[in-house]
Amino acid sequence: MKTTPKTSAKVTIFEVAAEAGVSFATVSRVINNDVHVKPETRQRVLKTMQRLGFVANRQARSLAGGKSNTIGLLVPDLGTAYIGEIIRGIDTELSWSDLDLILYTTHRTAAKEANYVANLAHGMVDGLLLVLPRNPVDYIETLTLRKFPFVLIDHQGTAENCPAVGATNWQGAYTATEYLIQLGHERIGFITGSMDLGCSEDRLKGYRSALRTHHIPDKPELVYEGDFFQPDGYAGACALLDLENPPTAIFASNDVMAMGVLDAVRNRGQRIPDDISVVGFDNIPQSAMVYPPITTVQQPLEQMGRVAAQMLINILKKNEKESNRIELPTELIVRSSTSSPRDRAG
Amino acid sequence: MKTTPKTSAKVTIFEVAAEAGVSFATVSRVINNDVHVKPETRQRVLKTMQRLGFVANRQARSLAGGKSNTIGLLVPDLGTAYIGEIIRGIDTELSWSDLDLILYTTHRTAAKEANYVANLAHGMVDGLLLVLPRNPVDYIETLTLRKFPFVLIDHQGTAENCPAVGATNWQGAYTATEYLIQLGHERIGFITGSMDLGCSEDRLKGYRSALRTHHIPDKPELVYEGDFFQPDGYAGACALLDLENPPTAIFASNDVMAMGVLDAVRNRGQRIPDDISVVGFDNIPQSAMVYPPITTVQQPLEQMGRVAAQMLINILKKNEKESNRIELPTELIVRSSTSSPRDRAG
DNA sequence: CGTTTTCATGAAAGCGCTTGCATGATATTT
DNA sequence: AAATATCATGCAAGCGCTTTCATGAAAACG
Repeated sequence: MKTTPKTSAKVTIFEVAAEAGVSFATVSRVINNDVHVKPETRQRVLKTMQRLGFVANRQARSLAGGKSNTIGLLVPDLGTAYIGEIIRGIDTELSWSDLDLILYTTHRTAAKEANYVANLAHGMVDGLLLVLPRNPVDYIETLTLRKFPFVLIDHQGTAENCPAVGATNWQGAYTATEYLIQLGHERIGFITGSMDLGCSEDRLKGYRSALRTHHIPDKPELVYEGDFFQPDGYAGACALLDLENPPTAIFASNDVMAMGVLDAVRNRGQRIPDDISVVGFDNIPQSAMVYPPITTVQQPLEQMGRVAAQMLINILKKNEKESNRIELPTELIVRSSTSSPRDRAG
Repeated sequence: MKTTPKTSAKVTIFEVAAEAGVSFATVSRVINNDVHVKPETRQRVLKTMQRLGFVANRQARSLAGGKSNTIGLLVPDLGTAYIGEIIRGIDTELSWSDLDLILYTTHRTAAKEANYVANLAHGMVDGLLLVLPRNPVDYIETLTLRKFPFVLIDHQGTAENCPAVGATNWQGAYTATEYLIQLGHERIGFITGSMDLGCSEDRLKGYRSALRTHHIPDKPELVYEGDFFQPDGYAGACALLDLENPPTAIFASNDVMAMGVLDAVRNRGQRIPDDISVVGFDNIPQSAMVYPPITTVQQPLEQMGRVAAQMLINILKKNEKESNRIELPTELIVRSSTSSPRDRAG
């Protein structure tokens, strides 16, 4: 007679205990891998659990144990591949642990973000992963004060001294700009990201530093303020190309805007890279698939997710604040959207 | 003196009750919008809660109330924009309710999927959203038996009679194929999706039906079995173009594979759409951004997510099984990867 | 004005589990 | 062999909340 593990009703540790002939406390110990259980007892209990199809009630465990075995992930939105890559990294890392992931979308609303953080930190999750936080100052202090574990992802904090993983934005922008300069470009347009984000600032600074290093004047009219969305890339390109002395290259602060630039340039009947070179940032998958494939600065997004998850898990385990900020290297990926400027004499 | 809502330690309903001068049961009633609370009492309690920065402990509520206010989302992976779009829809809909979202990735492992479902259904979540389920037969019966709320997304069930939202795959494939036929194509290659998924079968059938309607023989060598990933699109295109009498158009069962086809065709020095027309399926964002923009069958992914979430919420609310399967319409999006076949005499 | 109904509120019993403490049962020591 | 240390296990007190039932007060009734 085969005993089916039919989970018809709820099986509690009591039933398992009764079946296995031990007290429910022992069952609990087995669940929690407590050392103080005789191996053979453990085996017996485990088998019984299996046979009865027992699944521990997470809520109860959380309530009694004081932790939820769940971490919260707060993302601004889900519209872009950017976030997707990061989530993938986090998910990969989490799959090794027994932590669950609760996903929250702030829809880029600062108020909502702070609110979520407050609620989440209130016992719903054991730790928090904050992607591209909008107004972290509002709550980081509280979080730190309460020693609530969290890791910031892709946030160039205002020198806050808290766990974060980011990328070398400055370096990436510097390298890309320098690359354009070495190709012979001297008028290089720049489309910024959302300027309330630290990474946007860093990229802009990297761009400016490269110009300075190479003694190229930094003309303010060549910098257009965008917000990381495609339409702004389009608008930025139009604005830059409408200048009486337009740039020969445009460096967009992310790939999505770079695609907007591509569109704009094409719509104006100009060719890439012959007339205008274009560089993006992020290296999201489709940047390689558009035409022409975009030269871009790779941000190790998936890796950032992984590292952040690791950091958080470590903090959770050791119950102490981990090393502070980790910066993962960016890398220039040269593809077909860049070339030396055409002889402008023509 | 302003009382700061410092959430220094945990505030329980007891403290709120004491502060507000009521019993903790009343506080609970306020939290749960129980009718039996005098309006003025409710106000007083609400204010106290605010002042103290009270946040209800979800775990405790779940344990006591028997529901988690959380729904589980099971996705095969996070690598593609396909899933991202669906999640966006779900997220949007959920943001109106007070349900949380726990995300699980099965990494396309059937065993893991069944396992997750078993665990989740065990009180961790109130309902389940299953995207592109792999081997649902394994657990759907159990779920149905136990009346556990769930909705399948993009699953062409084996006539299971359960809540699901999908798209008119057959119709979409039929329309796209017919469109190619009307352009003058007679040899149309087809790259299938993962054949263990119902939608793949439906698309294949739609393709075949269109051929039949137009009295075009259905040559088996023109159908290549893929798995929805880009490399298979590439491989499929190579295989089809290597035929001694190659097709003049290739219809890939999703956009990602269509991009593989694009690559393959380009690498062979042929041009799209001049030499080969290419059609995809899904209309993921980047299908419009690659070169050339791909003609594709739009699947309303975001909407599918939204509708599925709505269905689940309804089931949860009414505590009864909702209408069964909902099919959202697909639509042919004509872009630049298709044209009439070149005069083959040349 | 006394009685019945209505209604806001309080008291208390859990929800399923973790964990510190107590208790026998072995194992170790001299 | 007696005394002590070690270990497996049981007991019971919560974790913070929901919810049923009981209760006293106010409202409605004759």
